[in-house]
Amino acid sequence: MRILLVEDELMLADAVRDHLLAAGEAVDHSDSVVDAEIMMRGTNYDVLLLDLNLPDGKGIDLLRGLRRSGSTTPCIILTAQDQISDRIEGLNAGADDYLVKPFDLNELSARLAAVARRYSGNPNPFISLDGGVEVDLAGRTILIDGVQTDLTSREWALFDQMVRRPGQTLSKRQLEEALYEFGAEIESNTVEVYISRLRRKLGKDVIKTVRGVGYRVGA
Amino acid sequence: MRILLVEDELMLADAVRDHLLAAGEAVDHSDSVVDAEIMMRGTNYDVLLLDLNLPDGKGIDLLRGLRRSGSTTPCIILTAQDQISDRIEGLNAGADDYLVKPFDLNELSARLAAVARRYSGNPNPFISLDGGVEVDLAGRTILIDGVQTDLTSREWALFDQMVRRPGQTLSKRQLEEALYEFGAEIESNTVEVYISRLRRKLGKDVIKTVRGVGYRVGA
DNA sequence: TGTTTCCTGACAGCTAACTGAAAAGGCTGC
DNA sequence: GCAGCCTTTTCAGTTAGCTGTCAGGAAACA
Repeated sequence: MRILLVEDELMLADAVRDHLLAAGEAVDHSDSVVDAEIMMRGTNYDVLLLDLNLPDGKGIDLLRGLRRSGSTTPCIILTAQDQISDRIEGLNAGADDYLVKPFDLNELSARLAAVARRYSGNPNPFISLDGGVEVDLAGRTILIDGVQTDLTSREWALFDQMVRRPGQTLSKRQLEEALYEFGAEIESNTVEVYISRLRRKLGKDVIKTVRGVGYRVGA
Repeated sequence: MRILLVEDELMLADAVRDHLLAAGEAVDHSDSVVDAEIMMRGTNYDVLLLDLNLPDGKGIDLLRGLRRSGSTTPCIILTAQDQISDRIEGLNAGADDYLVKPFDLNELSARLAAVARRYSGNPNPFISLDGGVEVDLAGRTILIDGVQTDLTSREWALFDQMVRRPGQTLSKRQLEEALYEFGAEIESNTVEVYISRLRRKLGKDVIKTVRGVGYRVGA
């Protein structure tokens, strides 16, 4: 799942990002409304994690603008203990849930999962790939010839990126960023190893190698 | 069974929750319409226990909104002795039953069971799992190779959650919420211990571990 | 052919998960 | 109130599975 975290407290933001990355999610972080708007223009996020108290503008305006423009991207707002009015304002502005700081990171995961589950109510949550492989992105489930198969969190993080961009070749660099945080160095062949592991689970033909460029799923 | 109790009289709410928890139900409590709406967004409840006189908004509007959005979640309303009009209004708004305060807790259990039975209207109450395990959710009975086996209330609370969502992986956090109240902290490995006990009773393969995520029954 | 790129088996370190046992809490019958 | 029994919770030692790294080999390409 691709998550945009908008939060100006860097300590908190790092903790959240690390936790979600470890759980196999793809997290981008912005510490201001302006940057968040730019990032949302370039990427379709699955969930927005929004602090309501940001330095350069009220987070709530970001949410309002989003809803006004017709977006239904799920949004969980983060508020301080004593700001109950914010919370209600946020929900009225179109937030889906809220968390009161300080919050437990597992609690966050649970809420994210709940939000994702709710929104997975789209008509066709399963994406069909070659080789009898079906993928439910929101439910994090893979069926191979109808049999449910589990991926580890890293395997999923990688596969998720590719399935969301069918037919598009992703570089090892891009895939590495799904595994680790933005800007990490490639030091080993981790991606190759995970591609290999995924192929063992999913079958040889689901992931294609584009030599010298990267990997591709579908099309 | 997962029950949402919406009640602002805290003494009463505690008594009801304790009674139902002791009976192995999973109870979340909200004392306002706003919070109830949020909780319902995140969780699929099996029954709604709704006080009609709430501070921040009429409970009946919650129910109306629910029915308008197509939900068929069973709802039992709680009303004071003298508010007969409320009762009628409630039933018209889509409530399934009502209880007049003060009510007997066993009476409550009976009504809950009746409502649940009505809604679990599938002809064959037994759900078959792998390993010769059959489960009757309404009757709270488990047959292993045809032999009846008993679960303690906590064991049941946990197992019930999983059986109701076959094929879906539930996080420890979610399962913890089946055992305790909404928002409780994970302090120990209680869930792991109960999973271990359930496996001893039901066999190794009924409950699958999805490492780093949670547990799953079936599919 | 030689060179580059990619694949994959093996393995050590680490962390999540499992489980036996004991302590704590609760209920029942006397 | 007390004894005995069962359930619940906690703790700690062990086990199992995931991750990241490397190295040797295969495949692609020139």
